[in-house]
Amino acid sequence: MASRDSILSAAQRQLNQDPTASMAVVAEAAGVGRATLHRHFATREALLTEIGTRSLDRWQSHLDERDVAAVAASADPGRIAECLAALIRDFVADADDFGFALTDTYMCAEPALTARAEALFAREVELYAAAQAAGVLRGDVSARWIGHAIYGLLVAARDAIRAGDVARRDLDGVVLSTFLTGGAAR
Amino acid sequence: MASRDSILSAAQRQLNQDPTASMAVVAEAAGVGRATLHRHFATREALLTEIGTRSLDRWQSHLDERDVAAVAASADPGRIAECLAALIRDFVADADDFGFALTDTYMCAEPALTARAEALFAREVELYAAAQAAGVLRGDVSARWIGHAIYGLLVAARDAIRAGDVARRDLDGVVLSTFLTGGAAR
DNA sequence: TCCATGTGAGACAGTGATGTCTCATATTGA
DNA sequence: TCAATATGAGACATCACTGTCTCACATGGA
Repeated sequence: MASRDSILSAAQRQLNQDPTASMAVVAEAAGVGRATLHRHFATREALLTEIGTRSLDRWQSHLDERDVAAVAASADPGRIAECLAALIRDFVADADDFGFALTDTYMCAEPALTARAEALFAREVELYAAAQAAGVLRGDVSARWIGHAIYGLLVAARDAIRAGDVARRDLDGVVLSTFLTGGAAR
Repeated sequence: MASRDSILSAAQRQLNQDPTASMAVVAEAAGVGRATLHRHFATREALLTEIGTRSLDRWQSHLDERDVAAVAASADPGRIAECLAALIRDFVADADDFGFALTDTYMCAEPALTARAEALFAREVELYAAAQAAGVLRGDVSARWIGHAIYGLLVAARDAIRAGDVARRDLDGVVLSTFLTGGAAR
């Protein structure tokens, strides 16, 4: 008997690969009947919302565990830099599993999800702003741009993995150093 | 009378905003009857393919105009650096108009389009490799990663514009400097 | 004026996905 | 063993979209 959670994981994996997959395809991917899938998730919207919520939960747990607000308040360059790096590593590790949540149309249209995503983004940006104030990150661009740039590099990380252009074990290092020091030769 | 090209532009705009828009919605957005839309583009697939082709044409024209292969062959650091910057500026200028082609499911599934996209990507990567060899870009990451990173920053640029977080006139400078020197304070 | 071409509105059937339902079967625990 | 629960297979109506077609109308040129 497939648990609700294992179905959810399989659905996420399938929809990650093909965001337009029908409920029938998702059910098959989860090794479960279509009726059973509907028993757990009444509608396709409900399923997508749940996957989106799950991704946001994960995102939030990273921010919580790294204690982002406290680190930002500390104004300690060392702590901030360390937290920043750790956070990016966390994100990179999730980038391909939660990848489609990054760009899926539905996720970006459901108000409840986008509102929460914006709130999490704002928490993250606070850290970036603190990092700028502490001299860890450059101050000549907006903190929100920093956030977008990191997000973009996560998309890049996902694509690079999918294309087999970067080994998984190198990925977080590559993303981190690209973000911090850029692509120019030193 | 709406020209075929103006319909195509309107369709691109609409699908950029909502990639799942139906033919009826696209027709309305183009200020044209659904029948007329079908007269110009027999199927929805044909329409999407045409938009994708158009985007690839644009991409290719940038590579052609900047004479990427010749610049790469020149091995001249100055020329390469200049070409690189110009190219990124070109891409940034297109990022929001051609944005959905970057991430749309269909575009990424149609073999003819992906094959051509891969070929263009390879041309681009040749320039990055030459830039690495000439000491313009760092050599400790793969040239293809450079390509993905730039692509990711274009997604970031699109999102930043959509969110209103960066002024359009600042955008190319911000993207370029973020790519070259990263986000860390100097 | 008359004709030709292009257009919009709408009807139409076909298709695929959705969500609901039933029923036979398997699994689980008492 | 027996009962309760969960499942898979499948039938079913519904719905939205697609692609095709027809017809009335307008616009523009001969």
